Amino acid sequence: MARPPKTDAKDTHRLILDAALDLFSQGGYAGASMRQLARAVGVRESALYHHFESKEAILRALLDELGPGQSRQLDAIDVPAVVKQLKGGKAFLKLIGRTLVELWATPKEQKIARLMMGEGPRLAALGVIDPRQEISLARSRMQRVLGELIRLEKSPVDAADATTAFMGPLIMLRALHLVMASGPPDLGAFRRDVDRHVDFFWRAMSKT
Amino acid sequence: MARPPKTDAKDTHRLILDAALDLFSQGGYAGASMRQLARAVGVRESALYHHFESKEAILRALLDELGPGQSRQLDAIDVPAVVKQLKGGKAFLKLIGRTLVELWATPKEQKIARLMMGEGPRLAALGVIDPRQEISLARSRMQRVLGELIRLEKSPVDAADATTAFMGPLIMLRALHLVMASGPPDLGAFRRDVDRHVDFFWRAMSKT
DNA sequence: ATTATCTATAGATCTATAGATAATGC
DNA sequence: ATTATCTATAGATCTATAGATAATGC
Repeated sequence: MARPPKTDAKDTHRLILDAALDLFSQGGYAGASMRQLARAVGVRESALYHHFESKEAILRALLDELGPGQSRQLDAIDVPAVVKQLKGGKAFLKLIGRTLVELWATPKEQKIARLMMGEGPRLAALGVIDPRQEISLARSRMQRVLGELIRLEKSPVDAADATTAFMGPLIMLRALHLVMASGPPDLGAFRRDVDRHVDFFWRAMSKT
Repeated sequence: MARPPKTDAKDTHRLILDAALDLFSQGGYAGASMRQLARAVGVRESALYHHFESKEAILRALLDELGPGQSRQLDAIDVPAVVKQLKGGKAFLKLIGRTLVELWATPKEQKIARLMMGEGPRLAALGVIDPRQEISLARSRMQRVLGELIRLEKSPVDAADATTAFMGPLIMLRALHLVMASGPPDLGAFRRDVDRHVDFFWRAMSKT
């Protein structure tokens, strides 16, 4: 035993973080033990401490890696170009809705969402990721996109209000279909709800 | 020592449940210990077991007591009467929004929301309260109210879609201002955001 | 020499129980 | 007799460390 030969080598560091995301998102940070984690990885507890200083260090590394979230991708959107290409602001919003659904539905994002929701207020104390700040960042990025859309459409609505009205239902539907769901998520129902939400939202947006 | 004289008697059962809501909402169920709980109540651990069979029994009793939530109050609303009294559907929705803010802002409701959000998917397994079912109940109650309003206003929108559009931002704002907040909540900002949300929502509702 | 594992264990903490003790209510 | 507490403790589990061992890379 002791150190395994190269052929059996696995990236234990990686495996620890993956298993930690699994366990922490299921049972919560306090609810998961180093023992369970070692078991899931397939090593002894002491081997975990070779890779990380402590249980908290594993959570920190995990959150650090999950990083600033995917809302960054919104910055890359050239709103006028895409709206023109899709021939309309409504189609543009539908695309955004659908894109978010696919992104959120990945197993990893589901686990991240559960962890963030579950540990929520406690995470800020760690100083790695502040969920409030994450939300506020995602919000202002979406507001930039909607602001440009509003300008293009010559809509009279306020960008901040539109952001609340657009994001709120999306987040609620995400929680309903992905975070709270027990079995495998019903993506068809999720997509349908998101589409209907965009239709409704567009009524308020487009009204002169 | 042993049993305290009547004059010092406190309702330990009550104190345990109150302290449990405190601790569970702060550190999560797994993160809170019977030792902390006993300490908070001011008795020995063994005294806790006189009142409850186990740690889980305390959580069960707590959830049982929190019961079906406050969404039940929506059933009592006579929509046509209140709309008539307030002279308009928009004022009616503003009142609903404001009422929810005051209700959600109570310390107890804040703790309940944190607990529900934090333990979220794990609670269903206990079989006392299923958060998904709670949400779905609250949803259909709100849908009844909005459906009646839609009929009164002769709005062409679908009641289910309107419910998503109305509740989504409210829940998001609640999470932002009350659940995630660290210090004391800024109720003024919360109310302002809710008012603006109702204004925006009304655009979509009232458009013919 | 360094890296990654193991065995073994320390020491803290946790849930829960046994049995003693004193107040209460009949 | 019943109820509500206490002291004391069992036994499980948890985080973390010490020290041995074997593979790797120089």
